[in-house]
Order: sequence, then structure tokens, then C-alpha cells
Amino acid sequence: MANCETPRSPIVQVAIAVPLHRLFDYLLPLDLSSDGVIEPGIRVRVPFGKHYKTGIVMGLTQTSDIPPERLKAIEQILDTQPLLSDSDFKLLSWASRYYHHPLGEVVATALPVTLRQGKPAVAATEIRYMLSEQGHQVIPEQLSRAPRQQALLARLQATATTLAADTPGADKAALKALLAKGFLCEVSVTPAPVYQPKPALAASAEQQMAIASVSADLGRFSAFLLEGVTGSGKTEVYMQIIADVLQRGLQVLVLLPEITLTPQLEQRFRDRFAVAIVCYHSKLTDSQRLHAWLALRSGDAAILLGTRSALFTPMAKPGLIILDEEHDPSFKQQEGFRFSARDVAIARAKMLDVPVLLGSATPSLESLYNVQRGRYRLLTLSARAGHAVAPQFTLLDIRNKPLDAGLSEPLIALMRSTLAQGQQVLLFLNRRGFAPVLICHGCGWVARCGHCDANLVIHAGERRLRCHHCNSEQRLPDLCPACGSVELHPLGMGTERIEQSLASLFPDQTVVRLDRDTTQRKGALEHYLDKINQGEASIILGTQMLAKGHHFPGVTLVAIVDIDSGLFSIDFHAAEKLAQMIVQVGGRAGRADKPGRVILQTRQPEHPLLTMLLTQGYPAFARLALAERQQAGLPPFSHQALIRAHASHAGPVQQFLHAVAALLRQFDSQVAVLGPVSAPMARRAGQFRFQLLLQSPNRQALHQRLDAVLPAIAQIKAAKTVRWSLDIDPVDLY
DNA sequence: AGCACGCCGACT
DNA sequence: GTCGGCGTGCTC
Repeated sequence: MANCETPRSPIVQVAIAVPLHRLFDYLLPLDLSSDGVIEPGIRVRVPFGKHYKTGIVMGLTQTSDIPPERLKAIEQILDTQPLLSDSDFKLLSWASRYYHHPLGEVVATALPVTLRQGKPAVAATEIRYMLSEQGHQVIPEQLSRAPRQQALLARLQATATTLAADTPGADKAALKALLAKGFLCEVSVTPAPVYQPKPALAASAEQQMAIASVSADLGRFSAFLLEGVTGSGKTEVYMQIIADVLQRGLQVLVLLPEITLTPQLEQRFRDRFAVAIVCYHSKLTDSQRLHAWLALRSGDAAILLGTRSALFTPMAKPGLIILDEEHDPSFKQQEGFRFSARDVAIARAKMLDVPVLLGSATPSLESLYNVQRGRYRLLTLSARAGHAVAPQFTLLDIRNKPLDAGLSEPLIALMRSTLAQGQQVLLFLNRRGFAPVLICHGCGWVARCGHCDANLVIHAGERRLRCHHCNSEQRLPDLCPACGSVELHPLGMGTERIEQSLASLFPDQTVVRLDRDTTQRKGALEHYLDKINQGEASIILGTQMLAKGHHFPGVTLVAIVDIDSGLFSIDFHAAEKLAQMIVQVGGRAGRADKPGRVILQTRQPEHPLLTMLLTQGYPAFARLALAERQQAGLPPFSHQALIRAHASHAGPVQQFLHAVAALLRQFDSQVAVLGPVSAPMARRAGQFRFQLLLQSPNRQALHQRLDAVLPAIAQIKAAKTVRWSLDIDPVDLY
């Protein structure tokens, strides 16, 4: 094989983050004196239009469809080593095809921002601060005139660690002052932290079974669904499996739905494992994310804990993918590249030949269906750990019952007795603000949003009316704008209104309200959670965010104030979402050895969904709901794609979707084309919205049809004035 | 997506 | 007479 230098391929195919379904061809750099070698996975800086962009080399060829004189040359080679491997490319191009999303944009989502911007693929050496000799000896009390410096010094002396300048709670000025006094010194490398791993807990028989099943499959693809009731020790199962993976020198990717849940899990992992753990989510700085990304890719980190966006991070030695709370809809990206992290995680595990473990107390119907047809293996944790007892659910019939702030007499009585025993109460209402409607008793006028088909919500504290869909707002009027009457009244119940009434119903109790309005400020949520867990608040009132993972050990009574509003939705996912919400919110009660009660106020006490869920539990409910989906031919028994379109005038939107529908209907096949119809909220933020639903029992047929028609859709005249998008496997039809 | 080119209204 | 509105077309 002497002298067989491969000829340089003259054309480089580059992926660029623009919404175009094609790669861009470039000539090799004119100056190859730089020793950069071009191969797939290398970033390049290329001239693009009037500007320059960073792209990723996808391949090398000899020919191009573009006439040679129009080809430009690569400006600069940015990497010496590929950032993405063949297996990463395989996943990304699969995802691009499956979601019909431009490859350049899909590839971009796999990179942290700084790498997308073309910055060097090396983690900035972060400057950290540690105590100097002098700093170890100084007594914090000597700094009594500078309380912040004192606190910081005390903290460093107590923890014996280093501190980054952007550590939360570290006052920058105090840091500087201590540095100037010589009590601190700068270090560029973090000294290896001293880990004191805690031993694993004793696993129950069920936990052992789950752990053994997954561990036995390490090294090959296998999908598991871990169905574990709240408090059954799912995390312990994760950790013991992770321990096995780490022992083999392999890495673990752990995905969570919400950033608010990462610190809890991160702490438990750090207490357990003596390995480098990194996090990747949107609350971190760009350089922290770059660091985490590079650490997983190089193998320096053994565990990556992240949200949806962490899914595509390259792994040096992949061993396992875990996706916790797999039913959570936030795993589905809702704009741009609308991928499902759960479904892509399965595909990624398959490509990497590693097991994937989905966990939830309330698995999605899709996943349960995959268990039914043998695609996933079901692992069950039915018992709560320790002596904890499952909460008792009760439907409270409030027909013809007077309500005080949405609370019925029997519920108020239960709250009183619970509080009297020094236990906490949690009230759930999925509606923030004071009241969802402002109505005039004189003429019937209702405050409507000028840009949306929606009512304005009263925010009494700020004396404003606010639209929850477009965020437009205005002063709360004193007189009816239509008839001048003073008889303007709130209608309906929001968390703010309940909070106000609780103050008079329970004057000697402390209420904490947790919703978007009270937790927007940075650190506010943590502050309130602390307050609750310290027992400084006895009534917890809130929305959605209560259902997500936070533990309230002192709560023994949970009440869902208004369950009925969830029962009548046009979206077929609603029943599933409601059942999950009930079980998840209920799971906040009775964690310790105190039994918990969950009260559901309803005017539909005989509703089949509610009674099935309460008498036979979530698995039975899910079986029933799945059977109903099958009968109706709905997902997961069929596959859907939704084409959404909006514009400032309704006409062009309808024209566009009618043209799309006509294109789709010109072949006869197994794909049903439903619509176009106006979106459930026909006007939002001044935009008229319509949609077209495609459904087929055959996924391939659906995708083939889309592939055939998408290029023609882009050519429709109206497509230029209308904003449209394609959503594969939509989870909410809004 | 950007961004420029290009042809019609209210301003110096 | 211009500044600028956003329709339309292109990016290797």
C-alpha cells in the first residue's frame, strides 16, 4: 500500500443553522498551510450571503449541483478534532428526517451556544477562590462591621471548598474585599473535591428486581419503563443501576423535565458517587454549559444531568440513558425543532446500543402501549418506601354546596382539623391571578383581550387586567367601559383570590402562594420551599408547579379545588393529563409515616374517569384510556402530524392550508387529512390561527406523504405571507 | 432565519 | 424631492 495518499476531495458539505432543507457546498480553504484536516464533525467558518457563519462539516464529495464558479471557499477551519462522531451524525440526521426539520438547525441544537458561535472548543479555565493561609486563621467575628464578608468567610471556613465568582449567594463585592485583605487567593484549577460517598440504601425486593433487570442488559439496547408510585424509591433504583454503569467505566445521561428539579437530584448524586457530575440546562451560563458538554464528550464527566436540550450531547463512553418523569409534556419541544426528548432518547439508546430507562409514577399512554406490545419492559415499584402509606383519595361532591373562595364547608372543616394537629395543607388550583373574568353586572360587558380570543385575568394586587396568552395588560377599570356602571365584579377563582380569602378564614395561619406570579423573582421559589419545609407556613397554595417533584413532608391534606375544569377539553390528551395531575399532586401528601388525604372537589362525582382512577388506580385508568384511544383510532394507535399556520389576516391562512390540504389529498392512501379548522384559540396575540391535522395508522405512509408534499408546500404563494410549522407527534393540539 | 433589493406614501 | 414601509427572493 505504498504511496496511496488519498486525493483531496475538492468539495466540502457544510451544515449551517438556517431553515433550509439542504447542506451547503464549499471549496477547500485557499490556504491549507494551517495543519487543519477537514473531516466530518469539524467546525468551519464560511462566507454565507453577505456575512459569515459557523457550520459543521458533514461530508466530502467530488461533485456539487452548484456550478463551480458559484462555490465559495471555507474561510477558516475551527477545530482540529471533530466535535461530533459518526453516531452523533446518525442520530441527528435521523431526527432531521423524522421531524422534517432542517439538518443545519438540528445539528446546531446538539452544540452549546458558544460552539455555535464559533468560539474555541476548550473550557475557559475558571478562576476560583479559596482561603489563603491568613484566611484560615482569621476569625470571622473580626469582620463584624462587614457582615457579607463575614458570612462568606465563615462559609468558606466551614466547607473547605473553592468558590467561583458566580456562585449563587456569593456577594461579588465581599469576595473582592476579602481578596484585597489577603484572606482569599485565586486558583485556576479546581482542586479535586473530596468526595465522601454515602453507601447505597438497602433495596426492597421490587427495587432489586428492577436494578438487576437493567444491569443485566448493560452493553446492549433495551428499553425499560419503571412505573413507581410516588415515594417508592425510583431514584434509589436509578442510583444503584448508575453505580453498575460507573463501575464498568461508562457514562450516564440523565434527563429531567424541569430545571427546578435538577439541584435536588444533583445533590443526591453528589452524595452518592465519587465521580465528576455535570449539569446542562438553560439556567446555567454559556461557559458552564460548554464545560459540561466538553466534559461528557471527552469522558472527563461520568454523569450528565440535564433537561431536553442535553439529549444530543456527545458521549465518550455511553453506558445508559435515564429519562425521569417520562410522562411530562415538557420533554416535547414546543417550537422550532419540535422533537420529543423521550422518543429521541429511545432512538439514541438504540443507536448507541445501550439500555434506556424511562421512569414515572404516571407513565404516558404511549409508553404503556409500548409495554403492551413488547417494545419496553415494565418494571414496577408498587410499595412506598419505609412505612409510608399511600394517600387516600376522596371525591367531594360540591353540587348545591355553598363555596367560600372556592372551598366547600367540609373541606374547610378538614383543613381546620389538619391544621389543628400541626400538619400542613396543600391547595391546588391551576389558575393564577385573582379571577379569570371581570364582568359588569349592569350590562354584561366582559373584559376581553384586544389581541386574543380570551378574557383578561384580574390581578388584584397590582390592580391590572392581564392576558395570559399575549401578556398585554391594562389598568383595572373603576367603571364599566361600556355602560359606566360601578358594578364591575370578579367572576371565578384564581390563586390570588383564594389567598386573600384564606387570610380571613384562617387568620392565624401562614399561607404561601406558589405560582408564576410569586416565583418569578430569582430565588423566590427556593425561599418559599425552604419556608414550607421549615414549617413556617402551614397552608400551601399554588398551580402546576406544585405537581412537579417538590416534596412537602409535612403535608397530610391535599385538595384540588376545581377538578371539573379539566374534564371538558376538546384535546383527547386531556383525560390522561388530568389523571397524571391528580396522582402527581396527590403524591405530595403523606410522604412520611403520617397518612395523607387527597380531596377532589367536583360537581361530576360520577364521572367515569374520576371514579375509575380513584377506585382502581392509575394503571387501571390507563388501560381504560388506552382502550378508548384504540376504539377511536387515536394515538398511540395512529400517528399524527399537525400543520399550524398563522398570520395577521385570516384569509391567507385559510387559503394556504386549503392549498396544503389539496396537495395532501391528491393521492389516495391511508393518510386522513382533517381540516383545515381554526385553532382552539382562533386569534392569539393578534394572529389568526388555523391548523390541519394528518392522521394515519401507518407511520411510514404518513412520513412518505409529508416527504412527497413538503417541497411543494414551500412553493405555495400564500406560504410566503403566512407563518407555518409542522409538528410531528403533537402533544397538545393548540 | 437574516438581509438586501425594490417600488409606493408622508415628511424635511 | 427623500426616508422608510414590508413584499419577494437568495443564501453554496
